[in-house]
Amino acid sequence: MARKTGSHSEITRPRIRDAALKLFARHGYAAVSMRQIASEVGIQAGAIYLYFEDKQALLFELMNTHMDDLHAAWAAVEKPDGPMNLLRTFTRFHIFYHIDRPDDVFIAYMELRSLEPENYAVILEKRRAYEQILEGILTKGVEAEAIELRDVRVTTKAVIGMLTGVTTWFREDGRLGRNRLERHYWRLLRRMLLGASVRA
Amino acid sequence: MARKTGSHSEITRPRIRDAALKLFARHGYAAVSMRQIASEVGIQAGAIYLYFEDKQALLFELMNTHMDDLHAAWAAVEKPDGPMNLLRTFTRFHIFYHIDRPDDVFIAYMELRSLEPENYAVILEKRRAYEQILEGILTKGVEAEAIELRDVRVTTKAVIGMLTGVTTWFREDGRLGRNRLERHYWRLLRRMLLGASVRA
DNA sequence: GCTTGATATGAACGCCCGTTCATATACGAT
DNA sequence: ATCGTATATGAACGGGCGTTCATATCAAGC
Repeated sequence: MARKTGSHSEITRPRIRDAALKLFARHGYAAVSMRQIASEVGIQAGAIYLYFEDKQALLFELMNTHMDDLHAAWAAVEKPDGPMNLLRTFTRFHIFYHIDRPDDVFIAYMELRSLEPENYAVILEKRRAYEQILEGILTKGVEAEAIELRDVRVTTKAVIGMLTGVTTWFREDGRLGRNRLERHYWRLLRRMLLGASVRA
Repeated sequence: MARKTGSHSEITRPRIRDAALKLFARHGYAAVSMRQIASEVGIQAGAIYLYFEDKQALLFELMNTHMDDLHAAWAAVEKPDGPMNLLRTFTRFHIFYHIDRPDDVFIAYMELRSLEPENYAVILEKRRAYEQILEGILTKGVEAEAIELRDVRVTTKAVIGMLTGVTTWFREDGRLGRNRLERHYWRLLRRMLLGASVRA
């Protein structure tokens, strides 16, 4: 190694990542050219290939690290006892994590179809595993009779849809703060999952 | 007019529409070429321009007629008395209408960013008007004390997110039929919106 | 100060893009 | 039978695409 580690490589690479993240989220993978990404970083298009094999690898890295970070972040969260407490924790985690990373989330949901089959399978599996976390919480809740519902699988989808939808409209500077938002969603969720018998 | 009306024009035009709808939904607007669309129809790319001004006009027509059809379909639905009955009707309508037109819905949600500013404004307004229908129902429900909730706007977003999410995972040949699906979502929704006081 | 290798350039490659246009075809009207 | 026109072709336009590569630059190690 001739150059001091971290002189350029460790600066340019993440800058390419960030530029791609922003542009893919804004205009879509197919609509963004390597030259646009390079221009955003202030380099020539050819230089990108020193850090990424091709355009597809760039997209895959964005989506894959997003999913890995998501799992890692959840793993690092302190888990309280009791299904409802755990569900509340998950709700808060999901909402906050997602509204903090709008570009990553947007890409992760919109560009699945731009992935080549192998990469697609990898991302889909990690997404499935993430939804499995929620499904597991709901299942435990039902077993402990803290939650009452007919079909855990469908309910999981409904809850994920409701929670993830937040990213499509929430603006940090909007009428509602993130804490009030989270409390509101939790209130809805709790009502939705508590059966009449449990509630009484 | 020299040619019998409806000889070719009225056949080719919708065929182009259908091909574009399918391909845009599958691969995304930016990733689909006019030549691919033409090939799907069995014509040359140049012929598309006899029916659509350009590629953007093709996308806009798909999204715009989708939104118009959606509004027209809701307008044609018989509306029952009472906020909860009306909400049930809306829920059923929304779910069924959306799972019956996966491609239209997918495009309407994914390709907003591919619209030029003027077209974007048109579609966004029609979408807003549609969500306004649900918001209106919830508002009436709150006023009639049939529904109990703190923030109609946020709740509208939550419900729309939950309902629309169905289109991302529902498969007609899956474990759950459309009717059981709709009943399940309705059960969740009803619980979510009925306050404890109303429920008791 | 020279060598070496990591980092970057910029031109080039072949290809496909959206769109236009001169031309051909085929059918209804006369 | 001829004309007029709606419908379609296929070649062409300028341009941008993803990617490659010979070449340049420049900092670190000797």
